Amino acid sequence: MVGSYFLTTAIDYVNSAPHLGHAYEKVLADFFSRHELSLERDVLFLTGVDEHGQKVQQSAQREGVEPQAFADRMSARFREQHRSLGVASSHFVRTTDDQHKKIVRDWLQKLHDKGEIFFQEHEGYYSVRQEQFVTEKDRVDGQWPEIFGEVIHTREPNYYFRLEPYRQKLLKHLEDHPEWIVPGFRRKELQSALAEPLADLCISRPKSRLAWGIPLPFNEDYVTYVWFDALTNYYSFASIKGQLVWPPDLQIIGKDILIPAHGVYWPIMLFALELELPKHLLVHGWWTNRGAKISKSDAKSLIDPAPYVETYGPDALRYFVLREMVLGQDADFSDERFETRYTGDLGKKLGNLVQRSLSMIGRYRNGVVPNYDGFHLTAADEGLRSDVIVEEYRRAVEQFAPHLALQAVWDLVARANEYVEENAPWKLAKEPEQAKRLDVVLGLLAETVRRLSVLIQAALPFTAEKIRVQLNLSTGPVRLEEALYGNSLHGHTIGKPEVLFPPIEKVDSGSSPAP
RNA sequence: GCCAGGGUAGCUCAGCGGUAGAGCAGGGGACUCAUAAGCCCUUGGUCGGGGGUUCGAUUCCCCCCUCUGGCACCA
Repeated sequence: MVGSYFLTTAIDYVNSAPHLGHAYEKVLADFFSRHELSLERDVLFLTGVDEHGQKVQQSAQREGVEPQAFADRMSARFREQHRSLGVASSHFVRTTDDQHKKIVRDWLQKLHDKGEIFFQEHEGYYSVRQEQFVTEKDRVDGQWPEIFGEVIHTREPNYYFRLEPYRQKLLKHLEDHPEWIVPGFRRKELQSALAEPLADLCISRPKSRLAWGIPLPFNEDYVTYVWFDALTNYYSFASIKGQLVWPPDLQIIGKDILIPAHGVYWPIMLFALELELPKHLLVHGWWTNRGAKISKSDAKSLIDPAPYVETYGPDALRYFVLREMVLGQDADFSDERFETRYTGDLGKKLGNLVQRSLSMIGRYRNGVVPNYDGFHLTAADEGLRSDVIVEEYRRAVEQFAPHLALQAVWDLVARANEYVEENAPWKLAKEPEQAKRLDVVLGLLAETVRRLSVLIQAALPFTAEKIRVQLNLSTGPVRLEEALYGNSLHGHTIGKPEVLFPPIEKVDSGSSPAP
């Protein structure tokens, strides 16, 4: 193994069902994870769910079940989404895991001992209906909005975590590590969020108000609230074969949780604990539904990827989200765009190339890849076997640009399809004196298909496997190095070609038109 | 209000000082190995508006309009 690579995704809150946004983030992480595996790194890939908190407690109550039972059921749904998409994490994190609870309590105790956490009485307005404190800012025209119900003036002592002492250090870190936040423009947003002094962060709730949480080690009448419960997960399971791995190389989050959670609270928690900060925080954008915003509260705007996976297969969805979204920016999801990618890029370009190449080898050479060692190669031959594409692919991935990486791969697909036309093997096959030429053409095509199976494995793992089966090659993960041109297939007998992306009539749409 | 990023072909976007590019969609063609696929050719834009710098601006500067984020403020 060539070193290790540790990456995480945000953990998803089990109060609502998994949707496209969740799926995208996990696919993205899985893509990077598989890429690192292909570089022979020891990969630790963490993803999972956030199970504590008020909303889960309320939802469970509403259904008359225990919070744990509710969390179990919802966690299973997220797990199922990962499975259906081929998201192969090293560990599925659950915040109700004892190992996690122990770490959370250790951290809290440590920070309490250091004086970073203190006890203070808070006086303010409290919404009974929302079960939370509200501020003057929440008022609309001097009145408390209806959603808060009755608002009372009350006082409640709680535990607070000091942020301000580390603000300058964090600013300095931002300055010294321009690569920390990806893409770069998010960095400036964080910088401006750190321009003003930071208020202490309330990290507890009395058990009387919130029972579904992890009790504070220094006061069992309280549970910790949100941040120490959720963010800590990245550390709780950070080990490979029993060895602590720290810090993460890559943490993938959505743009909604950069400020303040992962850009302020999280690094300051790590500073206070004297732990290193993650090397990269990758901040992705959001999907829109046919141009309309997707909002958690509007069920109609949510896109469930399941029907698409069901109809088109997991790789189709993986390809779409990775190819269509410029990392960091928002992108639009619609049936039309999805079908265009599926039918065009996957079916007609890649699928057809594999099909026609293998079928011609079967038809003209009895399924045996010709050996063309020492034969004359044309400029077009040289172009097709070039390794430049592998370098382009790798560079794009390193720059966190999966869409460019895939574009590079599809450039090779296009070049191969052109190559078939230019050389018209069906014509060569009719002329016995062209046998050597046909050997070169078919041999190169077989080699190209083989190389493509390697280049797509991080993005389209299922398809990569299928192609390797059709080539009658070993299955399972392959080193990226194998994407370089070689002659490993000379004399090799391939299997039967099968359609990779069959035409689909119609999908039962999960994305509803914008109103 | 402040900060950042956009506004380029019907759609999604690239280009960012030298008289406009890609993919998809639209039109035409030759071929037949292949998923009626693929390949070749092609229609299409006063590059948000105005002003300036320059021999020359989509590309640099200023102003305005508009969209998207982030932050702040008021209620």
